[in-house]
Amino acid sequence: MKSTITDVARHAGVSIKTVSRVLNDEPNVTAKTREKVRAAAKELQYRPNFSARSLAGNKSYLLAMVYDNPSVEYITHLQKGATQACRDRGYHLVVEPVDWDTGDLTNDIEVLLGRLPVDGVILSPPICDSRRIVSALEKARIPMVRICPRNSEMTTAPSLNLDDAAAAFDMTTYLIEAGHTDIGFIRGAASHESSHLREKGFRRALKAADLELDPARIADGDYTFQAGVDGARALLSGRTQPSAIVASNDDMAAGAIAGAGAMGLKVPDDLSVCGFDDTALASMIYPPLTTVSQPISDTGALAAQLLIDRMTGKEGVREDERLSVDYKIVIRGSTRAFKS
Amino acid sequence: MKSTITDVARHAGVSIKTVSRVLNDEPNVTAKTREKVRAAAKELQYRPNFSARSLAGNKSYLLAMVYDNPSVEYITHLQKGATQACRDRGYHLVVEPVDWDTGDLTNDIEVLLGRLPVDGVILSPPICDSRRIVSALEKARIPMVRICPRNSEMTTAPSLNLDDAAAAFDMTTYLIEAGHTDIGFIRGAASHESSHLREKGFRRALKAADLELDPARIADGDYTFQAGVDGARALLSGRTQPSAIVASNDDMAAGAIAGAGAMGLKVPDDLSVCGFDDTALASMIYPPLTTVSQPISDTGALAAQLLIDRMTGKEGVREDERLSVDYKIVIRGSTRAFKS
DNA sequence: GTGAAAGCGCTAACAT
DNA sequence: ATGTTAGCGCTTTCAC
Repeated sequence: MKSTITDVARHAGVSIKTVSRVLNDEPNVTAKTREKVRAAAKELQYRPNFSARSLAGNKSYLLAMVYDNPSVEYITHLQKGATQACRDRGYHLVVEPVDWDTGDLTNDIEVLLGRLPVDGVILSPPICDSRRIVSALEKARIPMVRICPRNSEMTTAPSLNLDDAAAAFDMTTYLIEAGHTDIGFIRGAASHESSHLREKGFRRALKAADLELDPARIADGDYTFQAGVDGARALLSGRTQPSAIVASNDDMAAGAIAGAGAMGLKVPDDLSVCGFDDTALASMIYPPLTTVSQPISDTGALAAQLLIDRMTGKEGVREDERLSVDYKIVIRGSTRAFKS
Repeated sequence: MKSTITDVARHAGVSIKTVSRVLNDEPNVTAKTREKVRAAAKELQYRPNFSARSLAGNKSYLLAMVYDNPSVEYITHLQKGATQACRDRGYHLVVEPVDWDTGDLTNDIEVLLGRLPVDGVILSPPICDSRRIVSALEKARIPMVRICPRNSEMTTAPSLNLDDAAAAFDMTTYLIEAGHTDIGFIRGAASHESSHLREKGFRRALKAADLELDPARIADGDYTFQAGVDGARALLSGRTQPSAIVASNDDMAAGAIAGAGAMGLKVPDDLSVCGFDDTALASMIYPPLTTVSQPISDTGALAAQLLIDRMTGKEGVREDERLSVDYKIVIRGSTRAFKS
């Protein structure tokens, strides 16, 4: 039979309030009483009832992760990290996929706020930049943490910032230092803020090296493999060809390699290609991708931790806290020094 | 201010019990009263309190999906389908990644059962075959649905069966009909039941076609890209070479293609390679993979639906219900007819 | 430092 | 067909 707080109290010879105090690490209990209660709880295999706690304390011990699948890997790793951090603190993670580009966001928000009383919400890109969702959450006074590109104007909640522009800058600079002077770029989806930032970083690197940018060296894309194929084709079918291509993510880089291959160009001998995100795919194609790597799982864990700390009023978490997420350039076989 | 059931009752001029009836679609309310209550609820923007419902009704409206990341894509799609099905029925999905191969399962079970009162659990492969977890859930009387290979001996809960053996059989038969007579096979991880079934299907197809199987044509693997590289190397470095390789999943097929490429063999001209699962990767490498495709998202949705139906005592869901999940062979560029 | 009592918002059982 | 009354198991006052 499931034991309740009353059972524990009786067993320990104290009141239920004292049991509650011990369980929640509240002050005003002598060490001896504390021990007695702990022992009783253990012996009875006592498990606090989640719902009762939630109802009485007006907390749910539930965090939601709202996302729109920019990449299955990204999401999975984020989840893994967040789940772990939640577990360590007695919380649980509820997943809420939404349809950012096409879908009925209103309905999603409705579901999120209406039905389930989550204590906090983790917003991942590109959802982090949804004014609608952010305001809805603010209005409902639900704490959130945003995992978002660095430049995001919104400062309404603590955020973890990925410096997309700096990473793209570094990646491009690496190519320039390897001797490439004519470099193409394939854009990500316009609905993702990261796309614009990556492009910005790319442009900035060229400028910093005093390299002209021919507008024809920029191809549109949407983060899909096919966009990479098409992008490469567009970039390589002009009168002159770039010697390197920076794709805004790994899927497109893989597409670019395939597209170049179809045109008879070998990577990296005839063309260097680099990606972004260091997904599993990056190491699963030939040649393996030079790309930008981020500690995604750690980011998820940090987000959950930050959120919980903030909700529980732990000091040191400011409303406009902004933490940077590391990145590093991983050099593999898809790029090489330029030689004419 | 948040309105409660009492507010709605007062507003509609009825008792809270009647409101409760309407909200839960229970009988014994006239259409007129029903309307009145609905209108009042809407006007007050009433949202039933999750915790209160859970506490009073001894239900949590929470489902857990327990998994150990066999493939990020698989999991994500499963989640997507399950979440959708949950949403339609007022449930939510909590994710519980566990460590099947290496980790402390006991702790995971503890967390699962002890802390969070989920109403039901969806077990995905390979967790579905964990005796420990299944018995723990049974003992705790938590309903579950298992997504598992067809032959699983356990019949303790409704299950969705993927017929791995039949799929491998069909895939192999396709190669045989294309003229291949010397076919290699790369195994999946031994801890996954699916590995053995896929191998069984492969063997059966050869036998059905009266083809001998040289034991040297079977290579060990563990579902990783690297295992595919190594497997191909092992299979191709003998005195004679197979003209086709069946890899137990797409990652290994991709590895096999890379491995063969490193040995100077072109796919599909010199060697046909096929995979399993039809992950995104399958269409992102060159040549794109011939593989086995399954409706993963639908499977997730069906699992959640089945579980909820069963919990709510809907008729037609038997304890030992077993539903088959479709599959189909998708032929792409990595395989071709044999020519000597 | 400890306890008694009063709910949290809902559902269940039993009236009516 | 509808209402009344008890709880569900906990946290939160507020008293001691």
